[in-house]
Amino acid sequence: MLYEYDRSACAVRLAEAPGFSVGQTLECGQCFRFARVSGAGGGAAEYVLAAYDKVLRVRQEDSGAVTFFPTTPEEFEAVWIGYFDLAADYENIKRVLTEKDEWVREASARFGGIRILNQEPWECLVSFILSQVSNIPRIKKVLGNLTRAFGTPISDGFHTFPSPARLAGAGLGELEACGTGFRAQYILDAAQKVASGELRLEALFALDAGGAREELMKIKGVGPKIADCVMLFSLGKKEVFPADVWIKRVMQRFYFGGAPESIKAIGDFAARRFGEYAGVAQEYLYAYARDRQIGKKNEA
DNA sequence: CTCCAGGGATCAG
DNA sequence: CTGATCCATGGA
Repeated sequence: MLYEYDRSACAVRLAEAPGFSVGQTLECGQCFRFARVSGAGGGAAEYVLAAYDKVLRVRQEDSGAVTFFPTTPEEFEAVWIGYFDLAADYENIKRVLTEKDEWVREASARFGGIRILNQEPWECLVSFILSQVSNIPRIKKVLGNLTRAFGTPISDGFHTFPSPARLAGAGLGELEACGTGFRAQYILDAAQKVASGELRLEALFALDAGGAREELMKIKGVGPKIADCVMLFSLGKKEVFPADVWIKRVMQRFYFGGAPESIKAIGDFAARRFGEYAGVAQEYLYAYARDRQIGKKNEA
């Protein structure tokens, strides 16, 4: 990874970042604790985000150059290269995926700047438990409420993500007061299982996708879709293909002639068709489907 | 007012 | 095993 460090500005700069769009990566619905600071109407885009008990600003110029601050070379290498998946070869991933699939080619032409983040498993798990029958603005709001209530302040109004023990010690009522709704009991069950050591998230890295999914689904409120999101967005398992309502709609449209198919049938189809990088294909297709509102009445 | 939201648990067939 | 219903809540 080739980068420059500006010591006075505490900033790491990538003069070139081909295939990396900060905006697409943060705003494609894989993470929730960030805000756009500027660049809404063109020009350099700047974001501020919280992860790994830190707050980071990321600025991307029109040229594609990216600046990360405040950070150090040591922290950049230890945390942020991994977080943004900067060491992975997305040129190759896209080549493999688009070689024989024209829909992924079209979707990646528009959203090929997305990189699959490597988030902290615990935060990712809670985030996607909250995602069920919800929407992105609301997930962001509730996560903000949870971190304000149970985390500790860092900077810029962000807080650390509360530990499993901290949430396990909260009452159902306290969790519901954050706007979790019926998901409060699910978060509590996850917190108790992780805090007690009954479920060791770090051990899931070493398992294959089938084994990790089985472990994650022991949590009440975690089914195949949420388990797949946790595996893709925090456990580095790019072969999983989280199938939600958007993916169902876009896959039915593109690959099944518009005929209704079960989520399971769609997952099986995607695994065969997209193989080891199915999760990356999923993100391109998901972003594409939402952008065009595929299957909705206001579809573009 | 109704409808819907990055699903999953539960219960019927 | 597959399909219908309910879940708590805010925004459109």
